[in-house]
Amino acid sequence: MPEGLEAEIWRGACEPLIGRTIVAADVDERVAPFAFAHVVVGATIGDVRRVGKVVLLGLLPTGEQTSRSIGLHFGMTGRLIVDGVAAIERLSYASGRDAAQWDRCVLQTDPAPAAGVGTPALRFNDPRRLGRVTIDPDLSRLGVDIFDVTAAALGAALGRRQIAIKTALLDQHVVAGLGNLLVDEMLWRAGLDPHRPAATLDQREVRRLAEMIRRRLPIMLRRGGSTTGALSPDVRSAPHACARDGFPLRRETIGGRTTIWCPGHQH
DNA sequence: CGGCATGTTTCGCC
DNA sequence: AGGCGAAACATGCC
Repeated sequence: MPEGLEAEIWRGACEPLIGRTIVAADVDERVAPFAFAHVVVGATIGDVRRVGKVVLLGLLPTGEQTSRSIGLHFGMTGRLIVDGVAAIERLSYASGRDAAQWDRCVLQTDPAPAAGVGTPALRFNDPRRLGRVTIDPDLSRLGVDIFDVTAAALGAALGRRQIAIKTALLDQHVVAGLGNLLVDEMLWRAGLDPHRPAATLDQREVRRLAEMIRRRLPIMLRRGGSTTGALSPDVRSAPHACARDGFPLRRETIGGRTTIWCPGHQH
């Protein structure tokens, strides 16, 4: 479920962790680097940031060690439970149980959560285990962040690429934080056919797309994330008419991902 | 049971 | 060399 909006919600949920010291880390070694626990235990969380779909817990420098950060990459099904509370419940695999067997990284802190010493400060829960917990993730090649998109940045990033605009927008080196749902939503809002080669968008269309991203993201963030658009999971999973013009929505695969779009107004 | 999934990386073919 | 699509990863849900 995690796209940039979910990461942003979880970033906010992690803010109470600032100033706490990690006293224990129980990690599934299949999703974390060697010696992860060794690196983070004893460190104090200094700040919490987000870049694209990644949540970053900044660690204050200790003694000989330079400052480091924990990167949380959620994959398809990762999610966070902070101080015993899941900031987002409206997720797949969240129906009913959030099984402890799917916990891939559990952090205990000092001070402990108000909920009690037995409650982990952070649980990285991921059934499919496509997510990753990293140390000092390389973010240097990511594109402009979703909340910083401008027409100029978007135009430059799309460049002369001939790949479908749908595929280009999913590339994190172009825009960091857009996922499959958000891309379909923004193309629907901007009235752009997802098959269009990226380079064929003229300036006016790039401006319109950037404007939709800039305007809709804060609204969807307030409403609860990537699932709150006109092309909600409910709309995506069964045949629906376009909410804008009544045209039957089309469902097809573009760039390997299921794409929902309206042939009536997306050109 | 078959198909599908809000993501990223890798492989192989132009 | 670089771009691109398919496959792989891993597991649960409908």
